[in-house]
Order: sequence, then C-alpha cells, then structure tokens
Amino acid sequence: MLLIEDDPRVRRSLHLALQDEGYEVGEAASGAAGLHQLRAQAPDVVLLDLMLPDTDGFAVCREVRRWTDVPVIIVSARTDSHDVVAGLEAGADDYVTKPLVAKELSARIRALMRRAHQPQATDPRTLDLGDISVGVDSGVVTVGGVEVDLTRTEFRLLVELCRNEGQVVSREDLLERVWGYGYLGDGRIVDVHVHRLRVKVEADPANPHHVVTARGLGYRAVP
Amino acid sequence: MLLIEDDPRVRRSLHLALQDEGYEVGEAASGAAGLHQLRAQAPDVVLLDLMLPDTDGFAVCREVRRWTDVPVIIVSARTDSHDVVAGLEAGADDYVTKPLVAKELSARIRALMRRAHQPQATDPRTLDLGDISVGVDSGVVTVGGVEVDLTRTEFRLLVELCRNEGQVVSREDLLERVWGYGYLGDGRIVDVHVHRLRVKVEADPANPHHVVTARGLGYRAVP
DNA sequence: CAGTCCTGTGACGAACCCGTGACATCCGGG
DNA sequence: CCCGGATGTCACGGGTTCGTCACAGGACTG
Repeated sequence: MLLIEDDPRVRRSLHLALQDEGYEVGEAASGAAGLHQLRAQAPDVVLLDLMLPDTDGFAVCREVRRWTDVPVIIVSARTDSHDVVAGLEAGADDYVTKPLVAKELSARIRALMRRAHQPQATDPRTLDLGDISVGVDSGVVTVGGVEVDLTRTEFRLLVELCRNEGQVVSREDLLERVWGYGYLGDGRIVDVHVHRLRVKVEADPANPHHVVTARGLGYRAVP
Repeated sequence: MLLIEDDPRVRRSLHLALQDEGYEVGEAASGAAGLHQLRAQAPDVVLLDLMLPDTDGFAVCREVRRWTDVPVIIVSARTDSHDVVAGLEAGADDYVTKPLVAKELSARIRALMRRAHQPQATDPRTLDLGDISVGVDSGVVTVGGVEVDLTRTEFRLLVELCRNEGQVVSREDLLERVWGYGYLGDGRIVDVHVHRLRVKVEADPANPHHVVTARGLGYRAVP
C-alpha cells in the first residue's frame, strides 16, 4: 500500500490506522515522489491525496493509470461532486472524503481489493496493429519487423490509440491522456503529432491505413 | 443495470437519469423481486437500496453475492459509517448516500465497470438496424458488411434514430440531441441531413426502408 | 557551451461539411 | 380535382476542420 499525502500529521495517523489493519504502508509526500515509489515498490493499493505540493492529484492519478491498473483510492478534503467525478474520470477506483473514518476506509479498501484481485487478463505487453507492433514496456515499435524510432509523445500517442483499437479517440481524450490533465491549448497539437507519427509508421503517410482520422470526432487506430 | 428501490419517485428519477447516460435499466421494488430479476436478466450492474419493504438490503446483497460477482452499488439514505462498512462487508462494491448526484453516481458506475469488466476488453457497443450496423464507439457504419463514410452530423443522426429503434423521433428531439440545445432554425435542416443519410445507407433512397418518415411527426428507424 | 533533437505554435491552403434558399414533389382533405 | 402544407432534392456560399510546413524555444547530451 502506497500513501501519497503531503500533510505529515494526516500521513502519520493514516499510516498507523492502516498498519493496525495489517497493511504494509509506504509513504510519499509529493506526486513526483509517489510516482517514483510506485515503480519502485509496486504496491497493491494506492491512497492518493488531491492537494499535493507539486502536482495536482488528478494528474498524478492519470499518470499512474498510464502505467498500471493498481487500485487507486483518492482521499480528499474536497467534497464537491465535481471533484469526485473528476477523480473517478482520472482513473481512480474510489473517492473518499476527509474527515476519514478508518473502519470505512478499510472496508472500502477491502471491497476494492476483492474486486481487483479477481482473475483478470493482464494488460498486454505488446499491442499489435496489423504490421505495427508496439512494445508498451520496452518502448520499442516495429513496422513490418523493422524498428522505428519514435519520440516520447509519438509513442504515447500510438499507445493510446492502440489501447482503444478500432474506437474513435477524441482530441480531448488524447490531450488528456497523452499530454496530461490541465493542458491548455487547442487540439492542433494533436494533428501535428499524428502527422509526425504517420510519417514514421505509415507506408503512405498521405493515405494512412492505421492511424485514420474520423473527421469531426478524432482519430482511430485500425489493424 | 438493475435498480432495486422501493420508493417509486426515487426509482423513476434514477431510472431517467441512468437512461440518459445510456444504460438499459430494469426495475424491482423489493428484495425478492430484485433477486428474481437478477437471474432473469443478468444485469451488468446492480443498484441496491437498503430500505426495502420485505428484506434488509444487506441480506439481499449477501444473497446476490452467493450467485454472482456482478458489481453492486448500495444506494442509501443512511450515512452512518457503520452502515457503509456493513454494506461493503456484505459484498457491495460501493456505497453512495442520498441525496444523489446523478453525475457522481454515473462516474462511480463507470469506475466500477472499468474495474469489473477488465477481463473482457470493452465490448464495442453496436446498434443494428437490419443490415445496417452502427459502431457507436468506433464511429464505423456498415451496410450489408460494406463500410460507408458518414459525416459527423449524419452519424449522430443515425445513432439517435437507432437508439429509439421503432419509435418516432420528432424534429425537435433530433435538433436537441444531434445539434444541441439552443439551436436556432427551422427543422428543415433535419430533412436535408436525413436525405443525405438515406443516400448513403439506403439501397433505394427514394423508397427508404430503414429511415422512414412519419409524416407530421418526425422520423423513425425500422429494421 | 555548442549542437542536436523534440516540442509547441502559428500560418496557410485544401478539402470538407453545414446550413440556407429555392424549387420540385408528395400527401391528405375539402 | 385542386389546394395547401409537409417533405424531398439540389446547388451554392461560408465556415470549419485537417494536413502540412516553418520556426523558435527548451531539454538534453557530450
């Protein structure tokens, strides 16, 4: 269990309460530290505060979701329904508000673990799109067996499209999932990177067969 | 989605709100009826009220869990933490309290479905209208297996008609749902786009068999 | 510190889509 | 049979969306 919370007092009391319930608790006081720890210790649950010194909690959550399906519970003082929706949309599994009741939090964690630990198909390590192969972990992309060099943004863009193979992904979704929450700017940036991506992975970039545009809707990956 | 709730007013408003979100909602007014429906229609989510005329909601939840792992969300007026814990211990996945915020409930349902449905990669929602197949998420429409190219408006129009298959949809409704609120102008624009749609999806656009006009009322989709 | 690569922005043209108006056509009722 | 309202059809102008390029700033490396 990883506890991402900046207030030392809250962190401490939560730590103790959870320890009493039998959890091994790791701590992080900022979003960056949390993400770092996440990769280091691969916890089975993440408790995430929204108000962090460095990053927005929503952004942290989205970043987490880019890497793993670990259960995430947002713990926040913000009780507004909009925040709840935003948190869940960011990929969190649950959203509980302070002041916390330890027993309830614990019950929610158990309910979530129960659900999450069911046999589930692990996220495929490589995504295929016809003759394009995307190594999600390795970061290696090959087209027809030949390795191509993608930049970080191009890679994330391709992954995001492949994850929703066949479905239209809107510019807004792409901006949110590739560029991150709170990115300001028009969606034109997506076009540019789609173009750059096409140049690298499409046989004929002018007539794309894998990264196709759904005019007025977004982009879509087809095999 | 199965809604087990005894208060008719709450049931109705919830039903409408969830329908707007695109769910097919089944209803039950008692625990016994709920369990019966559960087996009959195998819903993908269960919303369960705690105060039921016949049985305790907790007992219903436990009974549900003996049969299936379907996601269960308890919807209750009881805000006490003990009830939350009891509900989750009874096997529920989430516990939300009244008064409800539709958006939040919807977000929680989505979060839960995301978690619960992980094994089966998101089933592509498709609407069928005879030999016309509409991929709601993919934005792909095929007629007799052949993919046709629809513009955004044509696509939305078709989706809206298919959602109410068999029923007449008025011009006003279409204007509101396809073009958006506050659209100013006569309903003639609908005619034009219906025509353009017919040209693309009907075998004989002059004698439409799928997008038929209900003179003086609106349009209707028939298989 | 210089060079290189990546990224985001602005601009521009082309393709496309949309809404409107005009006219033809159909349907039901008097 | 005729007429009026409703619907079908078409062409066109304006607006939007997308593809593409060039460029400047930033990050990273050696």
